[in-house]
Amino acid sequence: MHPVGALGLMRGRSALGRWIGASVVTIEPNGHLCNDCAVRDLAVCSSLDPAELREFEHLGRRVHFAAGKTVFSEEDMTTSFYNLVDGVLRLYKLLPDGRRQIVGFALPGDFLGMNTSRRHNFSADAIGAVTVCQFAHAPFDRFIEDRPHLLRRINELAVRELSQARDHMVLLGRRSADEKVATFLLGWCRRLSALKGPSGTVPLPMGRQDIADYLGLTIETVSRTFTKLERQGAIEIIHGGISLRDPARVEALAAA
Amino acid sequence: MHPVGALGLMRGRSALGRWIGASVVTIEPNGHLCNDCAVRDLAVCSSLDPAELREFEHLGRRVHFAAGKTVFSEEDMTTSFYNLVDGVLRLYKLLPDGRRQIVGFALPGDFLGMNTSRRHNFSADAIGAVTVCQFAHAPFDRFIEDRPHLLRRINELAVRELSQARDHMVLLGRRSADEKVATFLLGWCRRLSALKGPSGTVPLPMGRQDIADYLGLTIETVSRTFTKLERQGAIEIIHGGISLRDPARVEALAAA
DNA sequence: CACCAAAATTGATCTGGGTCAATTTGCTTT
DNA sequence: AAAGCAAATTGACCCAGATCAATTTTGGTG
Repeated sequence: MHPVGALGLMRGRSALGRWIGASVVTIEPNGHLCNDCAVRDLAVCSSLDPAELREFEHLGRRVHFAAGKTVFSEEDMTTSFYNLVDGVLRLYKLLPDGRRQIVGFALPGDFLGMNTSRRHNFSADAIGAVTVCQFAHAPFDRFIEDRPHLLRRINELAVRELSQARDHMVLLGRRSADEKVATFLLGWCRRLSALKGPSGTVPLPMGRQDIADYLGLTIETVSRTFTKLERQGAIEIIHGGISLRDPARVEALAAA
Repeated sequence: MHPVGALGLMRGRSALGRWIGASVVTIEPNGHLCNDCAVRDLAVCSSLDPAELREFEHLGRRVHFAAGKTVFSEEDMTTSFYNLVDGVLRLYKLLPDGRRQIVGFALPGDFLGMNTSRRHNFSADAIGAVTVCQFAHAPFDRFIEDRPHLLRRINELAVRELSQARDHMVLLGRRSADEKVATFLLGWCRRLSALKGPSGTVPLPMGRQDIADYLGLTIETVSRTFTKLERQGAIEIIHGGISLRDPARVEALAAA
């Protein structure tokens, strides 16, 4: 449960304990350098020069979350920004009766926590183990203040997400189950390729229920569509993911 | 054109006609002052002080579009930003086979044209007569350059839209037809109230097909749901809009 | 006003994907 | 390796909303 000395390693910074609330997380013993960061060139930090980066690295704290843990909840007051460094998050909203819509999956380099309402407007769970770089609002805002290039970078990320959100609306509102699944597989595959280079097999760290809630389908329909695609020779279902056997076929389905 | 309320009214002056692309638009004879602008306090301009505003007003020009005209198209290269001043736009994306998803309706004060790809990623049509304030990219970018507060304002609008986009994903992916329609009516009503004060009757300048394409339904289902709500006494269908007879009932449907 | 075209409504029928109900598969634990 | 359990798959059936097909209503025009 409690991985090695979570609470003991918090140094003098007492506020940090409160940010994290009751979830089981590990804060990395400090000494982290942004220069070595895996997402150095992907994330918001890509807009910072070496001098700025050295200052920036004192603002954030690396925090680990175990599989299934909630990083933040919809109804929480926003106190931090998060930079996903490692792992995958599911971002979702719940209706009062429990229906869930996953609004996206976050991958390393994604920046979370922007909002107008002072509240997160969605929740974020770790799928598998996750590392985030957490920034308290106040110091982060102060840091941005006289660095418009960082603000511009943040805006760029927001606008890109907005565009993705609109694409997803088209998928949810106007596409068939087959098209939804094919589009998801291709999109996920492309994101992973951009991140870790192309590969024949595509890992799917999220479960079928997550995929269903992302596509506005039921778990049964997702499962049936997977097997259908496999029978058609378009994909092969392997353990923990799929392999794109006939990418052209999948693309044809997704495009239609 | 919309008997219930004048959402977009034709400017009296029929000024110099000019061809932009294939559509006929009117550019207002110049001399417009931002100070008198209807959306002065709503739009991006709200972040500018009087001196800046005087400079700003030379950057943009007012352009009128007749009902049904296209302001810009999905596949167009982006050359301008637009500030909607008067009227309503439908923002939509098309699939190759003609299926359409309306990703939003723009109202006065909305800012359009942000993107990462140098292309608009959706199209915008005028519903009824429309006035926009158009800004060429280059001078606008130069103007922003040393005005971070304007950039911050733009970011704020983008983040708000992102939040709305996520709400709409929930609607598209997880709500029933009844809930969709009720949620739409309430949301539209609230936006109009914020803009021109509360009112018993809610004008619906967009057609049933637009509503259907916004909600991921067919026109028949929208029509049937309207009549069902009317029979239940929740709303009254009046010419060019509806009247919220039993707001609590509609809210209950939308919340569920 | 009569006429026409587009938009909206209504009805009858069909179907894609949901629901319900078993299996089956694949871990993990002992 | 057997037991236990959650995730995934598969099958049988059902229904909300789509599709198809008329009307009806509205708006514009000569």
